[in-house]
Amino acid sequence: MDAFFASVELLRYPQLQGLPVVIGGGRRKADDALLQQPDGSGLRDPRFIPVADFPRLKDYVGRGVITTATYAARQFGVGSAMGMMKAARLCPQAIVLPVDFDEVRKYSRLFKRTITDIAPVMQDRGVDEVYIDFTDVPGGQREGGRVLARLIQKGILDATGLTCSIGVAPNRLLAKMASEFNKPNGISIVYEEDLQAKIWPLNVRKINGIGPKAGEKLAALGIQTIGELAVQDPQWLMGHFGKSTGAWMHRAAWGRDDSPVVTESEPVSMSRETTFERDLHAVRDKAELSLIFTDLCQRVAEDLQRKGYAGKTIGIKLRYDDFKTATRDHTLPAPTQDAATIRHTAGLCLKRVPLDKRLRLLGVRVGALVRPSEHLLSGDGPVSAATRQARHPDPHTAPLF
DNA sequence: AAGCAGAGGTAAGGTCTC
DNA sequence: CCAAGAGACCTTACCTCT
Repeated sequence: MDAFFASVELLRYPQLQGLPVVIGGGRRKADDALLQQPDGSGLRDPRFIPVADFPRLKDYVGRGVITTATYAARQFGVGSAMGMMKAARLCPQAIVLPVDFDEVRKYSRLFKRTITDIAPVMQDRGVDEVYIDFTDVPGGQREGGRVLARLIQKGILDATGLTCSIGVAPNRLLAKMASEFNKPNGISIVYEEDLQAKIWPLNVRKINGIGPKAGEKLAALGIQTIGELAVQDPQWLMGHFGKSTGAWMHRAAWGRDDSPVVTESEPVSMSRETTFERDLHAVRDKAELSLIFTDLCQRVAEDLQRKGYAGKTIGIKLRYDDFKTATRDHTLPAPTQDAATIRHTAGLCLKRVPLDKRLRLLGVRVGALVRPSEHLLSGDGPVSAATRQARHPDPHTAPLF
């Protein structure tokens, strides 16, 4: 989907069409003030709120990053994952809106259902992206897939008012690269024979799976393009990147990928993490940290219960003020989805980590998930005394913090 | 009795993606 | 000076069991 989070907001506020808009800002809830009548009498129709009333990036204070930028904002060099403060320097006049997850999820479900109605073999790749295997869809081969791609684009536009970009190719690896060629609202077909002409000139970073680190390392080895990667000796690549990654890199450079489009999968872990408004000290801000910690455990437990999972590996994640990260985990004898059990186990993990530096982030994770039979859970059942304590912790007895 | 290989689990850190 | 949140997967190390 093209600039998905921003495009969803533009549906609500069409007067922002064509303007630089960024979505982001971390924990801030939807800005209801925008919807209030200036005189306090009821709500305004979002479609007619004057552009001048929208909050600007230059007025933003906080630690968030940009989630999505409209194409107009991208002209200024603003993009995903950029710090808000940096973005504000590049484009101070950009309008900034918080993420409305419920709305995003609604449109995510809508566009995915539109696709599966046409082509049922679809793999989720997050909220705004999917893989589709339309090998066996009637008409899927016409014009190399262009006809079906157009049909899907039209269907999504009719159902949601949103545009997307589609890449069609013999496998997922090439289709993903193809989808970048004609953004936004484009279609690109890449055939096997196009490898040298269309793929090899690209930077290695365009391969899905080669990120900043591998990109840097390849550059240091004198390899910039996918073509240059393709002519390397696989053994040599394996020497530098490990057996599996090296072999994969070589295959990817040759456009080879036989991974299937997987329509169903089970989650492996669930987590909650939060970056604080300001860096907190384990001793001085103990009470505040303890509340946050307990809340994270509570929220993970709710997520598990709501989705029907339990896990036996409980983990924590800390990020210090110098941005270094530490994780600790502990595996229980039996899976749990109980907030107090998670809180207690995570508390034990916390004792194994240095707490001399200030913290900027704290996270709680539950892994090794299973779909539990109701009666096999440890610490499950009616709300226990321990659960009640996790929900309303006594700061004097809560372990650590 | 000692040593070793392989499997499988746990733990810690890192990389990558949307 | 700036750097979110959630999740998957990989590597390495270490341990236990067979």
